[in-house]
Amino acid sequence: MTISTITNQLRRSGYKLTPQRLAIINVISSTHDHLTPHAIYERVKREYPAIGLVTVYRVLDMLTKLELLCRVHAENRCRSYLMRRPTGHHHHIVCSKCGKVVDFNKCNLERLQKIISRATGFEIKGHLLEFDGLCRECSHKI
Amino acid sequence: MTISTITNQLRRSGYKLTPQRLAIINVISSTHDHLTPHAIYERVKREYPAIGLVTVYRVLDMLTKLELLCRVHAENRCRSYLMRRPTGHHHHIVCSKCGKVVDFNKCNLERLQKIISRATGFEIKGHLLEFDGLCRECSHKI
DNA sequence: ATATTTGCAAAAGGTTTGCAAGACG
DNA sequence: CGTCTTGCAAACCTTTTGCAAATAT
Repeated sequence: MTISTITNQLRRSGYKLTPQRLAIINVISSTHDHLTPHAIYERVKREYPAIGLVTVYRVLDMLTKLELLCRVHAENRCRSYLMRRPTGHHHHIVCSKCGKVVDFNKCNLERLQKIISRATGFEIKGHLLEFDGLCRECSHKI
Repeated sequence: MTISTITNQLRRSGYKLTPQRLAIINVISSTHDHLTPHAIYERVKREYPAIGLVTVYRVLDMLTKLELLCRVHAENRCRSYLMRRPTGHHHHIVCSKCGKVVDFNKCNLERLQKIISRATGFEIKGHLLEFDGLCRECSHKI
């Protein structure tokens, strides 16, 4: 997901491309860690010091509506965001030390889902799956 | 997990058994829906009108430390609680209409975990898995 | 030119903390 | 009794809203 893909999508959806929005998108795109709104705000300030925290929230809402963001649930940080990298169904594996996130898509939960559905009588609509642990770098520098 | 199991555990851990605590435990035990702190507060008030919301928060912290509670992540309600029913490793399937939760424990994620670990280099420590959908009752009364 | 967007200030929620009064054991 | 617990008030933190000024198209 390149910056221009994102900005094109903005324009196509009728949003204006302001320097604030660009700065926020830059920050979120530049890393694959999950960031809280406040962390995004802090990083954007380096590049665009006049930014308001409110604008960050508004841009996050906008990008969420456009389905360009993912949310990560790990470790009580349920509102932390990540630029969506693969477009389809996928999951995250999150480093609990540095926050880095890697995506994967082959979850093979269909079989389990069928078993659970049959056992519980639920009509299953979706699932939430995340792994957490230490990334290669963090697990080596103990 | 019966009430007396819980209260015994409280005493064993040196906590006092106050009527407020009992009322809160009663409310959480009486349902297997996931409840927010405020929802718990509202329900406890019916039985014990003088209860303070602060006390609810404190008892939730206490029960969490004793590992008697589970948290549910579904639908942006990341701080909503549930009395822990099975003692070991388990997961939840949550009804998105009525909030009812059913537990299951056979997740069989070991194989997937190994594959993901090999592919990403992560040392995987745990996982978060939840299903959501409609329970039998809610899926019938559409 | 005009509708959108921004940033401030303030409101609104949710959660935590300090403290004096009250209650369990 | 002494210590733990409660509830109030207030602090705190996060998120949302109202509004006038600024701006992208």
